[in-house]
Amino acid sequence: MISRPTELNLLRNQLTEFLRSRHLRKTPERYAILDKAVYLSAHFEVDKLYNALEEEGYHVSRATVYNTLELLCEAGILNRHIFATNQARYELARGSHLHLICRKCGKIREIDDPSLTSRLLTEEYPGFTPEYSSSSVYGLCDDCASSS
Amino acid sequence: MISRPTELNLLRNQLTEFLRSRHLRKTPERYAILDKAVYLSAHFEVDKLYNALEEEGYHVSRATVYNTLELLCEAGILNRHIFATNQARYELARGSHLHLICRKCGKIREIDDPSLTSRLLTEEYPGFTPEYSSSSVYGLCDDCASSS
DNA sequence: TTTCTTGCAAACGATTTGCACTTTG
DNA sequence: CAAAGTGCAAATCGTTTGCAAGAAA
Repeated sequence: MISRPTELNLLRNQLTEFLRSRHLRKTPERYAILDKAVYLSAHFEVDKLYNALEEEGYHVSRATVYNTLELLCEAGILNRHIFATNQARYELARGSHLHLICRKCGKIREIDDPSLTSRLLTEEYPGFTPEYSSSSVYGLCDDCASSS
Repeated sequence: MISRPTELNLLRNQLTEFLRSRHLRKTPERYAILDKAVYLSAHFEVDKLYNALEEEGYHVSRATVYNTLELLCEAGILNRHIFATNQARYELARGSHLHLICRKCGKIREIDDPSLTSRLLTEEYPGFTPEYSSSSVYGLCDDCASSS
């Protein structure tokens, strides 16, 4: 089990290394957004991260948030997904989740399933280099099932 | 192997049954959209279906297309997915695809994998009733891998 | 000082919504 | 006829873009 502060440091270093390798700049905004992404962990939408930063009095423009999240994907730190809603969600790249998505209310529950992930990523796909995977099971949560 | 005309008839009947059970109306638009969805089969976006109808001189408003596609999902005939782009895609419900998605150019390749689908759907999920599933492997297609 | 980043606001694009007009049952 | 469905255009909302001003290197 990796403790949170150490994990954050690892990811900061990963970002630093990535920025160096691409000759990109180490701006405070990029580290602030990384920190908050780790803090939110699990899944989060862009606005959730944006608002979390605002609440603690740290202002960054939405454009920067969008740019930086894309950068963190490039760096292999985050993965980007879109589920039922038209809203991107990000998660830390090492997560191996299966998503249970209610097609009525859009609620998403995450389930850890490393064996599924490894099955998907160790397969050979001619002409395609896999990086990460995502599985979703759509259906009805109990709340929505009973109210319909 | 089910021949196409028969399959279409089965789905038309399924729609008719669904409409009857909910006391909804059997409009020509609904059947036209179903026909075109079956014809496009595999994955298609809303605009692809809309344009296909326009091209053959059959005009329906976009609103109706959106409404009807949602209806067809309710009827269990189509499934709705959103992948990398912010654009919904629909596929016939019986498909059991694994999607290889290039995170650079967004191209999607489909692979049949019934065993994966059945593994996901036969599992027990407390508090959740599964209906259909979708798995995606993100990475780089050869074109994008070589140009970066 | 050069070039990359940021912030802001305007632009975009897919989807949704409101409402008058049609059509089905 | 009454209720449901359609078409159209305007409204939404997440995301992207253009550009001037600010800050890494």
